[in-house]
Amino acid sequence: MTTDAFLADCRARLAFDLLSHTWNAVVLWALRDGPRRPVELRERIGGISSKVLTETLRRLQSNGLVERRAHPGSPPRVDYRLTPLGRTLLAPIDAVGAWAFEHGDEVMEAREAAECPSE
Amino acid sequence: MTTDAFLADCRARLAFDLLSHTWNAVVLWALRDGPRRPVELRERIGGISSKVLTETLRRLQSNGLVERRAHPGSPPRVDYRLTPLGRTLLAPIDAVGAWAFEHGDEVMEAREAAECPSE
DNA sequence: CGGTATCCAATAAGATACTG
DNA sequence: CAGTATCTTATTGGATACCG
Repeated sequence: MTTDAFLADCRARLAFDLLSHTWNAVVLWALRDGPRRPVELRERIGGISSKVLTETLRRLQSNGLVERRAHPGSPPRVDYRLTPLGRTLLAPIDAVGAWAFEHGDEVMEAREAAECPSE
Repeated sequence: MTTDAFLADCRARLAFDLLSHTWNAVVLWALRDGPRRPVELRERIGGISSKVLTETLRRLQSNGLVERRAHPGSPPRVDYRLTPLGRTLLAPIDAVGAWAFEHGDEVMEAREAAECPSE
């Protein structure tokens, strides 16, 4: 794949769209071990509101990455799980995560150096 | 790396921060073959304004991923190149790009199905 | 509990015009 | 050519309260 093809291909932009929403990758990752209920996801992720979690899940759903299952009864019980397609995205996410794990410190240093150039 | 560690680690969020800006990955990719001048980048990428390109480059610069070099003289001549750190990010970006190349169609289908559920 | 409805603040990014 | 300065629009995501 050449650079130009990469840049021109709408599908490439598409993938960046997916990762360019703050919570998408995090939620996908939180679902990697199996179905999870919203309350579990919120505990697991931390710092995400009910509204934003729902929005994120809807977005992932409408992109075919996540499946929603409602179990009848009261109180309501719902869970979300990765679709086969969603599961294929874990590897690229993992690659990014591994990079962050390995090089995060360097980025942090560069950031601090850039923010306080006079110190 | 466990899921919880991944989610809690600020460095992971950091990587997603990097990819969550629309143009970051695209510009990094456009620099993969070597130094490029802003005008070349704009041609190569397409659809990016001078202002947004500059902002993106500054952002990448302050994260230690890109280096700016100004050549003296008039008219002004500047080029940008990947730092060694920036170069290490190409592989994860490539993983995402490859995924998009392989599964983009499926996402597109899912999107269309979600947008027009009654058809 | 799961989800929605508002309201609000921050910001990304496009368009345009301008400086050196 | 490289970069900046405005201005405007759209979107994100946070807070809160509420419904079934």
